[in-house]
Amino acid sequence: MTNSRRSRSASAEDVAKLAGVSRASVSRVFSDQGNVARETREKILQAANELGYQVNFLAQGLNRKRSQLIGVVVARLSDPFRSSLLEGLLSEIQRKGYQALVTEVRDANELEVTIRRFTQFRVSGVVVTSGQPPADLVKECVQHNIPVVGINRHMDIPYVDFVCSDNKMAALLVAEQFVRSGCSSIAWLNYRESTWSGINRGEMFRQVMVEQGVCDEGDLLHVTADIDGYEGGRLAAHRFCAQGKTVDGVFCANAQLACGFLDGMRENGFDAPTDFHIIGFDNTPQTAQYSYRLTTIHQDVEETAKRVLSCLEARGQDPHIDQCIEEIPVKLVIRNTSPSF
Amino acid sequence: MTNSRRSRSASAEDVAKLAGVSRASVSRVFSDQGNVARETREKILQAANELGYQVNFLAQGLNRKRSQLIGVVVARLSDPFRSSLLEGLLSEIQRKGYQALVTEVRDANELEVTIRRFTQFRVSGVVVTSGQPPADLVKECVQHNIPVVGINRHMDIPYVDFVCSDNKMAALLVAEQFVRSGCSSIAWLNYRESTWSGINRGEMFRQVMVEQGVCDEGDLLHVTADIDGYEGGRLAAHRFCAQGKTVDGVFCANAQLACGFLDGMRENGFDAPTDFHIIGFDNTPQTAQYSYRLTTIHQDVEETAKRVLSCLEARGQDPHIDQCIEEIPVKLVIRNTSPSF
DNA sequence: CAAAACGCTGAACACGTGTTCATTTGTTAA
DNA sequence: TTAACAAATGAACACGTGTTCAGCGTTTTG
Repeated sequence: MTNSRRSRSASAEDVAKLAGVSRASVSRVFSDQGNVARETREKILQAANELGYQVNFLAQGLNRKRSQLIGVVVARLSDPFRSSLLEGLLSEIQRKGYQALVTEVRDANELEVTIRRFTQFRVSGVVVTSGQPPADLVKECVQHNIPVVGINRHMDIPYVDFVCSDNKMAALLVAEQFVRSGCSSIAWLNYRESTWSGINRGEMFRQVMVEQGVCDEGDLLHVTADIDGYEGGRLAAHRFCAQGKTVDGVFCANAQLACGFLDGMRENGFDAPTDFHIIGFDNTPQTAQYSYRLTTIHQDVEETAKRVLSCLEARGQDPHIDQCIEEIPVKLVIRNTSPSF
Repeated sequence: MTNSRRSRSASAEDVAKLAGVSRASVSRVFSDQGNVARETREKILQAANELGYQVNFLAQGLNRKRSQLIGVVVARLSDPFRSSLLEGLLSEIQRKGYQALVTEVRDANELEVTIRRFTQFRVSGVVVTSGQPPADLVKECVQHNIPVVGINRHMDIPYVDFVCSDNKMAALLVAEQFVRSGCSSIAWLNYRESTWSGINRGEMFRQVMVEQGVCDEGDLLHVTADIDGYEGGRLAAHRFCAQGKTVDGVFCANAQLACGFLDGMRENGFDAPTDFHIIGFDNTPQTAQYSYRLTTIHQDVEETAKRVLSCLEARGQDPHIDQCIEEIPVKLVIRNTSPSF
């Protein structure tokens, strides 16, 4: 098949020579632009096939001043929700014909150099799944016409779009569920140094509880975990029990905390749903398992990813449209820890 | 700071003009190659800083015929071990100054077009964490001097390196642990259509059990799950109990299966370690949690990632060195389901 | 002191594409 | 038959780098 012994890969020049046409026509065929006669197209395609020709994306990007790459900033993939979000983004990015440039970032400082690297690759867009995009850097992106989208966070940065699960809707669903099942003493569990979305979820929940008349102002019990994740939730439960407190219903900022809190309570002799109800955020696989059967708020990762990409493409088209803030509806998945009736 | 009103980003040409030198010297400074006088270097750096100059990686890659990208093929990130492996790879890739081009792949067909895309970006290397690299495509990579490394798999493809956890060592550790705790009736649990590494782990285990005289040839009980993951393990346990079988010790091909099997046995009234012992593969966060406290084989993700990159760089240097196959030592993490004594 | 060596610099080329512009060819309308 | 027009094509330029080569001034060497 490939009978060129050179290890160097074939260029459009080579294809043109073999097909007996000009390089411009080859380019026209592969970039699907401009007119080219049926006959010529076929000759070119056959020559390309014979030589195993593939467009050089670096040269293409250099010329177009834009690569078909999309930069994705992630953090803490050990959190199952994070990794499922990344999975959804990857899937949608590939479906749209882009390639994902993924970087893991630990502190805000790293985020800055990361985004800068993205610009050096002339990415078509940047997706920030965690952390706050530094305002001045974003301005730089806007200047280079690079769209930036943040996930699960709202901020007032001009020309930067945000896609976020509907935390107010989640709060409503949970409040209704608690009321329906007769819970009266209700707590909110969150990590001390929570993310923006964690804090927002708590704020929305407090607000709804007051609106629904379940709690008085400032009456919602806050339980704070000193470390994040499963162990944080577990230790919080232990301290909670040691202080002799009790609750009817607990709403948790994420699934890890919820699982940990439930296990912590179990270690102290309390179980759900017999002794109390508990609802978590992020419908991770673990929450569905036999040991937990946790009632949770489900975030629609696929829809989120879709909206993210449509935002990117819209702003790639016209960089100066108004800031777009999308709220993605959530679902309440009812399992054992806060059952149907 | 940036007083150029053009949205176009500054090029080396602009820097050279501002610093009053030639563009070649600018290139020399930023590629850290060749000699350049201290004084000139400082002038250039200051001008670059003033213009916010950043090297264009597309142009750089085009010229060097190699980008500082590394293609990573992943699959099923919902498996916590997979995502932790990706996390380790990302971390090491960035530490070495590369950028990760991540693609999720579902079937072998996708893998082919994916790797082809990687070559179009002139990546410095390809890491395949899942699936079997198609031989002819790999040949193409070799021809273009693109190193390919596979993880948790061995194959006899010339010029392709493999990094794999030491499954024989894992089998030995588990066998010893079972013997030490007096287990005599032992089973191996795996998914029916398991991955290469799953199959290899089972084969090594069987081999070691015979060598150690624990089982006779063909005597090791195989339990197969019809679906993968947690639910597969759980259903396998139900069927196992329904058939009235019993065991002392169970070794599982991965953590998800192990958790599922344990929960399935519990639903049938059997628990570990009182009624039987169980050991899993992949020391995922979940296995450490209160509800499981699973004894597992721990794979050293960081070390794996390090070896992967050193393989890539070695073969990038000289494409024709012998195939390198690395076995990464594993550890036995002892918890409740197969306790110390 | 002449010659050789060395450090530094700029001009010019190559990398592989997309795109513009002028030119040629083939078709339709007047 | 001619003019007008649309479709197809190739030459040439631009994108932003790395690198080679020759030239220059300065220092070392014999």
